[in-house]
Amino acid sequence: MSTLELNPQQEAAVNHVEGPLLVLAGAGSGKTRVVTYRIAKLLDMGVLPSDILAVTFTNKAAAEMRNRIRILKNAQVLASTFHSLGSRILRESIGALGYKTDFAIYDEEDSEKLLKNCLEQLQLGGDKKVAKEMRQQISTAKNNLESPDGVVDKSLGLVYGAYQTALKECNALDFDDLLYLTVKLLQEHETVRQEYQNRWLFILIDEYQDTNFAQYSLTKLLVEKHQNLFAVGDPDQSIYSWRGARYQNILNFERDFPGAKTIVLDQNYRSTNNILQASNALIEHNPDRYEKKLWSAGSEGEKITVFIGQNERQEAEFVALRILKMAADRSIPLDDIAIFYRTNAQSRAFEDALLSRRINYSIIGGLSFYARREIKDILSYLRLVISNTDLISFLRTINLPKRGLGPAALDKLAEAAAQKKLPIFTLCEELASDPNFVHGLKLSAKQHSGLTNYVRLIHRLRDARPSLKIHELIAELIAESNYLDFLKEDPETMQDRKENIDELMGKAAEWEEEREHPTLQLFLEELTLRSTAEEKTDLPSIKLMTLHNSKGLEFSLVFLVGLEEDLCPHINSKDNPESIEEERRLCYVGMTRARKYLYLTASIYRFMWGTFRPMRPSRFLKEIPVRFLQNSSPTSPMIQEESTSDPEGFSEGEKVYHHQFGAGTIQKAYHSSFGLTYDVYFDDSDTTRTLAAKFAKLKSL
DNA sequence: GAATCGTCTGTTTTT
DNA sequence: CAGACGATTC
Repeated sequence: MSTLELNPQQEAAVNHVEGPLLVLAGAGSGKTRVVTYRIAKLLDMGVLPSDILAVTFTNKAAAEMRNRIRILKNAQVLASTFHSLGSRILRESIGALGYKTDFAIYDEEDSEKLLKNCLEQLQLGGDKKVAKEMRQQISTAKNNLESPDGVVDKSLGLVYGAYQTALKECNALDFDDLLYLTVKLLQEHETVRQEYQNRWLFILIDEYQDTNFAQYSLTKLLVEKHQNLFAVGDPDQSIYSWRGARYQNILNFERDFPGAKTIVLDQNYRSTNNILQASNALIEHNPDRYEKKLWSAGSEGEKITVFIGQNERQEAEFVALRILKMAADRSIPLDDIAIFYRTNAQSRAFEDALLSRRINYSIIGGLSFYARREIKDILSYLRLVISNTDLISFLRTINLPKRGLGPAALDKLAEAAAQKKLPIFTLCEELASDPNFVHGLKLSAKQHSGLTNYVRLIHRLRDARPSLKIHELIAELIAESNYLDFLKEDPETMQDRKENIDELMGKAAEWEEEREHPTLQLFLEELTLRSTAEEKTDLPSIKLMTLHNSKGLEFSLVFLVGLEEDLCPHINSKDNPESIEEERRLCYVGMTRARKYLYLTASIYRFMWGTFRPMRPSRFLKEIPVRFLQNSSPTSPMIQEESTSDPEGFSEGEKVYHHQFGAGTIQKAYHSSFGLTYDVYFDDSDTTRTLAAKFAKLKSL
């Protein structure tokens, strides 16, 4: 490997071997390359791949890192998220905490249901809002490593304690347990701690600014013996404080790890100087910053385009038209274009605009495939195949399709289960073979046969499991359970849901092929922990995502949309100056993803909560000096300037040709905020489209 | 126990 | 405006 292509700071980082090192890596400063080369360097020196642990922020980033090392050095290095790492450790060693190693992992939805259940048991009512709030508080407590006894609010502690007990009875862990229990395990069990301290000699943590207290503590525990910690991060890109992240961890690094060295990477290789300096100017509005000014030897580039539309529809139209224009004029591949927004709900207007112009797009994140109802139903069935104790999966599947076992019957069963001190599914097994197993429990004939069928179904699947592939097991499950009967209840969505299930089977088959030791348990775990951002798309497509999901990515052309007060910065951040600073960092992260072209857009009215709300441009727009900006809004003279190159106008009834939509007829010619605009009827698609003359490039036929 | 209809309530961000 | 939730009826 040649280090010629590295600058002196990068080289120093790559060549660092022993002791703690903090790399303050600004946006676009070649962080990925440094991390990869440094691992390669360790391997060159004879460090074994199994001695190295790399922790990344997402599973996707972890997969990429593994891939790079495999290609570069043909070596298998362990790279995972903190949560996956926790799961790995706990699967091996959680026995010391009195749990079983085949625990299920509950996502937020599952956890909330269980918590709601606990609240009902404690006679605290089953209000969903309360459950949601409580779950958040318990999550915060766990991320701060507070036990049920340790929390200040005693009534919270009571619920928290009950919830932990319930989880244990279900043989399940929630997301936060993967960190909380791992730390607890290592803190309380000397031999286990030593084992893991000895396992990895070199530990690398990416996105260190977004570690919370539990993750920080886990890091400290793991590196305690060898002190070979290589942490990479950028306090200006800390955007997860609401998840307990403390960017102060990065500022305290030298205190926490005595003898630590710090290297600053401040040369940016990604963006044009216009984009970079505008981003610098924005982030400088944050007080108390660790001073770091990114610079670039690159060209000035084009100015950042600002567009302020009348409403979100117009904003989206502008973006769609501009994408077509830029893709055509500058031959930018669709994969190299992205739209970032603050909230998932904003994607809709852009989807509509892109859809109507036949621009391929994919949404990264958002409603995950695995969060869909039908997928979770199937996965719950599979979890029950593994475990008798998984209450949440039982409750989810027992009446799918209808088996006559509604809430009232389930209450009775739950009560009987508590009385007999049996997991509810075990109780059902007993009842299936002996209807009089519980004294005084009366089920109707229909209910009893429904319950018996359900138990038999699970047993059949358990028997079949060893001889079947996962996708075959799913097929079996669908067939035997008559799950499709349930889908038929909603004919509107049935086709979609069926296709999703087919896709799940496809993914299962694919996953099983790729894996050396595929197990059902591992399959379920990976699906639960998988970040929503791991979609594989075959066709080139524009990427739509939240600002949070944009972290770590880069695109030639970026649209940062919805830059309005109360949206970005979000209204919920207003009461707290620190939250506003985080919103500013979020905006900064978005801007610095752009290589060549950056668009900042907003709209004057936005349809929210059922009505049009007037919006004000974001303060962040005003914090960027105008010398980096050019205005493309309808009211600006800029638009006329662009319009001068318009082709001669067409008149109504004239035949025209569009490179994408084909032959069409002008229905109407008029002036809109985009200048000369046509409504054109296209024969091919039998639709009328509104096109701006200056973008659409219509030819006469 | 299930289906249907109205009412209400709400939108940050995610491993 | 949606989607979730609860009350009412079958």
